Amino acid sequence: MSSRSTQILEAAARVIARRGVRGLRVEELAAEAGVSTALIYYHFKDRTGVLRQTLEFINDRAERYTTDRDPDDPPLTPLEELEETLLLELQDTVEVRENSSAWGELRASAVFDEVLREDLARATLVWVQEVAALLGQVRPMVPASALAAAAERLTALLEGLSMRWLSGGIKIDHARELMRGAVDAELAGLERA
Amino acid sequence: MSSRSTQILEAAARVIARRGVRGLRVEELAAEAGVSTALIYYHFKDRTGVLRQTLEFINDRAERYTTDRDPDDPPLTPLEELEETLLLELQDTVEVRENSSAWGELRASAVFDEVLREDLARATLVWVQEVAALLGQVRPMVPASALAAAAERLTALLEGLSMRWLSGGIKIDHARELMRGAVDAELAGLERA
DNA sequence: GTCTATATTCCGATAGAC
DNA sequence: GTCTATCGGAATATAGAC
Repeated sequence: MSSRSTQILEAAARVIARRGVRGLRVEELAAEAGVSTALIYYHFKDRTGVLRQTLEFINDRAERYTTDRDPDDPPLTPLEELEETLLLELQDTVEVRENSSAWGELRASAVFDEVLREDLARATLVWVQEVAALLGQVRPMVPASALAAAAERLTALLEGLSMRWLSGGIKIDHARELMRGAVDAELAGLERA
Repeated sequence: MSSRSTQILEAAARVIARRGVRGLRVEELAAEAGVSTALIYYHFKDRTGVLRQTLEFINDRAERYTTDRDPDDPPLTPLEELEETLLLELQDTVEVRENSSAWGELRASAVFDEVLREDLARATLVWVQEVAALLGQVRPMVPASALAAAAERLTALLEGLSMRWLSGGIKIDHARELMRGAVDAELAGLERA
């Protein structure tokens, strides 16, 4: 991948965070990247090509910040690791904002666009299973089906809270607090089973 | 409001459910409503005017089906009433689908559009307070702040589950089951406080 | 109030020079 | 590889008759 392409993809991530997937205009992208529109069509086949590669680009970035951990390690308890993982998606940084906006757009677009659904389902499954595994470490004696259900709820809630945060309904600190409360509530629920 | 306007707004709700807010084309709306495009510009100032009034229209409709209850009444327990209220938004009917799609679109659009945020915040607040009140009937001795937090989580989760349902990630019955589980978990959480 | 044109604007995409 | 210039289609919006 040429550095020009990377430059354009970084600009695309910013434009998508500002205007949404469906609000991205090639001309605005060109201005943001400081290049001509023609150059974008030279490096990417068409507007859809830009979108696909940008979503991929953003996804890679998200995996990176999700897994980067511990320069020198104070080992986390399972509960801390679970909360950490969930709360990583609720931070007011440029990167998380861009990724969450793009994820929300992807989810919302998929409602009206069959083509996106498969990618979305796959990514969601991975995410749910990761959370279920972490829950299993906190509550070792709970059946897998109950863990899976709790994980689905926590991740769905995370998406809901992200949207409220991004759409200005709640502040980020409040979102984080609510998320921690949900973990507590779910763990209380699992305990009773 | 003239019956023509109503007819156009009903058509707009259907088109939005099919294509999304940002996918609504005035020409397609005209065809769906069985009128000319010019008539739409006559009744509504412009495309944005159509959108604003349609969102309002959909909001009113949602309140109607949320509050319609009990032809002859077997009185519900507080818990039943709570679950009923939440599960009303997770039904595979044309009306709920249209309203949920439009709501999701409104939420997603608001991320990139300041203008929509105020309406959204107001509607969300009403909704959260309603759920908090119902929770208070199930758990009378719990402080209001804890009830409010639980209500915010349940409604945010509902939005998250709706999106997964509408985007094909989960089936409606599974969504309902998860929602019931969340109510149980939240009540367990409130019990411990 | 409603329709049939049609004007206007916007935007994705390409041609061709350098 | 990159730009300037422009085309062509699609969508919003309006003019004017009925």
